[in-house]
Amino acid sequence: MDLTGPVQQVAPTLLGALLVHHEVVLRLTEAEAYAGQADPGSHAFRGRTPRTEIMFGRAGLAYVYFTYGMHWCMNVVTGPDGTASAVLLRAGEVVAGLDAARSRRPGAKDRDLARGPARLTKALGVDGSLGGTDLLDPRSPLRLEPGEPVDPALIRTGPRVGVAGLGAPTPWRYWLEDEPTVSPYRPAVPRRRPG
DNA sequence: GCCAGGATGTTCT
DNA sequence: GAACATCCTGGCA
Repeated sequence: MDLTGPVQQVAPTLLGALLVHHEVVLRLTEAEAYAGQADPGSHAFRGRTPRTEIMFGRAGLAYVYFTYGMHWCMNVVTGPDGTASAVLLRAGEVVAGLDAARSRRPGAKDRDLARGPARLTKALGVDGSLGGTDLLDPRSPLRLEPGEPVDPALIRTGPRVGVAGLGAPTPWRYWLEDEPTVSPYRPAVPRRRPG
């Protein structure tokens, strides 16, 4: 698994990959690119701070941050080292460890267990203490592994979710078509009345 | 099904 | 002091 290329090339390759945390295994179905200091939507845009320190590190590290006072979100650092690019893991399908994931998200339907970036970390049991984990180290409790290859025709792209400003023409968000686990918060499906 | 509003605390200005 | 890469609940249809 090579994460050292430009983030927009790496992001779609994460689709179908497996994210493993102890007994829970997730097949990634949705990811979002953040292109380092050049990207106004990226946490790294304003430069290096204690919080974003990890993003400036090596490709393959986990960047985990806390937001809205109650949610954790997880990124994979990518790109040439020092570019501070990362991919936000937005959604996945739980393929192993269902019992553990269900117990962390009581009441959620299976398809909703990891449907959204904060739900994903909760279902996996990931929090800030795992920030900086080397996801490519087979000995890490939290790691990334290759999955079954996905049909490239199923990969869709679109604008980012929840990020204000700049509707740049770059495709930022990647997901697998026909996957019920993809996050529902899509501006690409604007409420619009027929006629 | 859809939409509006509140929770809650870290980070940066 | 404001913003924030979100999610859940409760209202209405």
